[in-house]
Amino acid sequence: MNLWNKTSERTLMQGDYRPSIIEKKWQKIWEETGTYRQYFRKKKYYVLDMFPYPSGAGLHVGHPRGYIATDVIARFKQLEGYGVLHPMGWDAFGLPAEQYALKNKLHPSVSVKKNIATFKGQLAKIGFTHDWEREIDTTDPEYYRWTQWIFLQLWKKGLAYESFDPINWCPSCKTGLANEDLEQGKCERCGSTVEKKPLRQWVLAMTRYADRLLKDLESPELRWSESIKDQQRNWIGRSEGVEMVFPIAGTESELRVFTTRVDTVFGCTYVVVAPEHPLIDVLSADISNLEEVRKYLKRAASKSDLERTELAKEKTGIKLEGIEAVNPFNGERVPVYVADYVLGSYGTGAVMAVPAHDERDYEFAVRYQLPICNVVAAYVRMTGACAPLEGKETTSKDCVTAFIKHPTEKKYLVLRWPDGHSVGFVGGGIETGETLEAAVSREVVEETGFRNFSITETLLPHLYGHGYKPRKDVNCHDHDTFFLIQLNDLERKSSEEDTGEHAAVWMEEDMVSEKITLDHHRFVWKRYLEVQRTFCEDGILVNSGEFTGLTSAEARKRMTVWLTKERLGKKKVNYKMHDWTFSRQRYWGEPIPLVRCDACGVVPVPEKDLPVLLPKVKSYEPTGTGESPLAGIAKWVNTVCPKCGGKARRETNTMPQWAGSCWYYLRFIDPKNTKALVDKRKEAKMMPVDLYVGGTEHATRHLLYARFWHKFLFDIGVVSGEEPFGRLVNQGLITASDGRKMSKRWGNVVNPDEVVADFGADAFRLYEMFMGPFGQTIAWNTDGVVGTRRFLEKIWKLQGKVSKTASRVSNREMESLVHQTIRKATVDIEDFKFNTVVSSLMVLVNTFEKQVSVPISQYRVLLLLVAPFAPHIAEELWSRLGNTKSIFLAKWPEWDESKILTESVSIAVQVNGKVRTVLTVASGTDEKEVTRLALADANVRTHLAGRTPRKIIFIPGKILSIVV
RNA sequence: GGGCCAGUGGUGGAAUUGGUAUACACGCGACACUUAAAAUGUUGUGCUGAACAAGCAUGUGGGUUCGAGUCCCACCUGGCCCACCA
Repeated sequence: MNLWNKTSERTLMQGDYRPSIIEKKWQKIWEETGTYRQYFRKKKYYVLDMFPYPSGAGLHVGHPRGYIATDVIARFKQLEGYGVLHPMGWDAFGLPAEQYALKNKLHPSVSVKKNIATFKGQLAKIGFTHDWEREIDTTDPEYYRWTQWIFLQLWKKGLAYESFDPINWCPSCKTGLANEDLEQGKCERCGSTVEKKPLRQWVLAMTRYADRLLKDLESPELRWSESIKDQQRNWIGRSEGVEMVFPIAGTESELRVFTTRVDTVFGCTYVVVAPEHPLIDVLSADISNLEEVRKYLKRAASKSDLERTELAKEKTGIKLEGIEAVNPFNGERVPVYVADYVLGSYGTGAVMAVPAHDERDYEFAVRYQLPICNVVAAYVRMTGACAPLEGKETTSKDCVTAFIKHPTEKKYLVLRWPDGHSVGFVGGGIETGETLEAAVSREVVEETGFRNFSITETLLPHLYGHGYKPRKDVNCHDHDTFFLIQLNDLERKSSEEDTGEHAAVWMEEDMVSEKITLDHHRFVWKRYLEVQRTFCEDGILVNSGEFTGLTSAEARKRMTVWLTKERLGKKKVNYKMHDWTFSRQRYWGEPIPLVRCDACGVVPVPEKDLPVLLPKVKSYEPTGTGESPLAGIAKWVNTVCPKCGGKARRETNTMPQWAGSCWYYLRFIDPKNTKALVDKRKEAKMMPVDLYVGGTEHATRHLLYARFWHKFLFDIGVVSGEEPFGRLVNQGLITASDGRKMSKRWGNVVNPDEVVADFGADAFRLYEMFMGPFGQTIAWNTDGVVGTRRFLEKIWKLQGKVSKTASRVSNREMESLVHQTIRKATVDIEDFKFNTVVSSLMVLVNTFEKQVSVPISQYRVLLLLVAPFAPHIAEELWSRLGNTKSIFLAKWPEWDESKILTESVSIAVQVNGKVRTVLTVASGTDEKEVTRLALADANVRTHLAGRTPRKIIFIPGKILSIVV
């Protein structure tokens, strides 16, 4: 690298390409001219980066990857004639900023300013089109006044409410956290184990928007990756079920449980409540082992979430002696347990336990020796790869196969029937009083035409649920336990009844293991036997009173109707997502604009008095008491009630760090507006964001919160659309060359400033785009930058070959290549396939180099294509061609399909699947002619070795395949 | 434990979506220029071969196909997200 640096300096001395001079020159000119923006033109394009938190460490080479991509797009769209909005700002409130300030003994307002300056300096060197006139800093009172304003609107609509429920508390960060801020029960920031702490909190009723947040993910305007959408769906975690009542026998009390599987209710053998459940207190008089229960509760409470998750395999609980719950469906009395595997925060905090059909309940039941009652029978369905049947043409890929092993010999009977004709609901006969065995027999006969068999007992209990008992003695690695059906008359086949719809054939064991993927089926059985001792899928109801014989789905419907009619329950939708815990007990955040008056209660700060300024104080360490450090500032806290003028106290909690980023994209549109957070007309013109680029780590926080706020702003008429972000593209991580994340801690950070100093900003930008697919994680390698630098130098040197007189038609191949490259660049930039764009530009330049001269028109095209990636050199060369206006005021070139040469194509000739020669023929040459040429080819003739072709496949323009 | 994604030369990666695998770049070798080195240029570079002969090669094993990096099945490895959500 140093070597390169020296030599590049020498190159400068020779008057060659000098990024250090050129780039400074153009960066200055662009700054002065405002980079030719016209936002409110007819065609707008809003391209946005997830704005950074300006950390003290500054940028490393991984950060700009997304910014370079958006800059390429912004410049490309500008060349295409759009009015491009491409702003940048700082998300500077929050814990990281505060912790950084504490550590460096600075006030956060000071350190934030300092860090912003560092970031801005680093970004400036890379040559972005960011419009700094629209810069946003979330900690600027003129910005957070509107964050506070939005909070007030939420409060007014009842969407911000006070809660006293226990919340997630990080003892190290000394603040409450939202559910979204946890990672496996630990604080996402510091990794401390999070505790539950009862604390007064402001909470945003995000769950009220859950359905809309979920539904609008399907909108075609939301061009997001499926994986991000999935993460959001998962996070929202909607589940439909019923809430129903289990009365407590002999009391007035009742227990409400939520379940998605009412169909298994007849299998309920006990019920469980969470340790936090109020029922325990309500019924304390009836609980005979109250002492022990209390002890358990204490233990459960002191258990960290870590223990609750990591020791999940060891479920614990205790029976509430003296009380019993009544199953509303059959009047059966079942015991009530407290166990911490039931979450207090989800559903009703109580569940009906069906060990036969729920793995968690099963585990608990085994541990506490509770009965297991199976009420849902499986139906057999084995779908897998097609078994090749002797002498039969097999076309269907999805057909159903069953393997039955010969009891004494090494062979299998393979039963096969087409897809859609699975064995079906074995057990369907129960309704008519048929035995299960009879039902299975009937199905097999009907489906396979094979009559002489009996059913082994080994598997039946597992499959059909009668007298269900987990069988630990079954060794699933033993092939003999895989059979469902045993044939009695081994020599008979169903051939005479074989209509072609189904078939049975004997196969040798070797053949089976070699030719058929028995593994798959083995795997299925294994799941039944080992992993899934409980049957958790839908099936056919058995032992379920009047509901016996129904399918699970049908039973759920009818049972819900019954419950509703009997007033014992109703349909209910639950979400995993919680309401958003919105207050933090820290200093560095937006103050919540509410005051508490003894007389009037909670009163909003009038909008005209916004912003409520964060007081500037010397000491702002968190208290750890659950009170914000602001509470200690009497001068600030004590205020006057806006309503009655009496004594009042300010709310001292602050907003979480995610508040400011919930709406910043709106402020960029109208950053200086003092009347509204955004002018309605401008908003309607510029929204939604056309392209949003950032990392996947924001999938369930920023992107969910922002959508929630946007929908709310839509509801109160502030914005014109329901969704803020149209197309979302996620950039991949750039790791250090050792494969680890770049971090001070590892000492593997590469600063973009160094790379820019050594190779120039253009080479750096090109390399980041060239190194690999944009969405992929990739390791940084500074050695690779020389490649893009060389590429730029080649473009520079091409100046000497530019000919103003060279005729445009002088070289049709060149013309064709130029048009192909335009096409490739235009299409691939749109698809974020920047690496292949750069490759094709390199091909073009390499080809130009080999020419004696390059027509000026083609050189102009090259500069335009390169400009989004390497704007400085493009601008410089453009001006050297005599242009007086910026290259970014020029027009992106269009390609002409007719200029792309297609007269001759090369056709590969394969003999038995192997390429033996490549023919170059005029396009449109017909099969006959190509075949003739191919057969005349010496190499082809050698490989044909005199044999006559059995079959010839011809794909025009591509391939001729000869089969002998 | 569940879900999603990936695995191609010494390295980063291409491959028109089932049709000539390894484009482009790094690195490395040879040559030219040079007193010399660097830079630059020319050229070579998947592996086995003396070979522009012939094989063998896209994590492993099977399958479908005239033809598979691409489709199907199973397995192995790595990554990301979620994780007692009833």
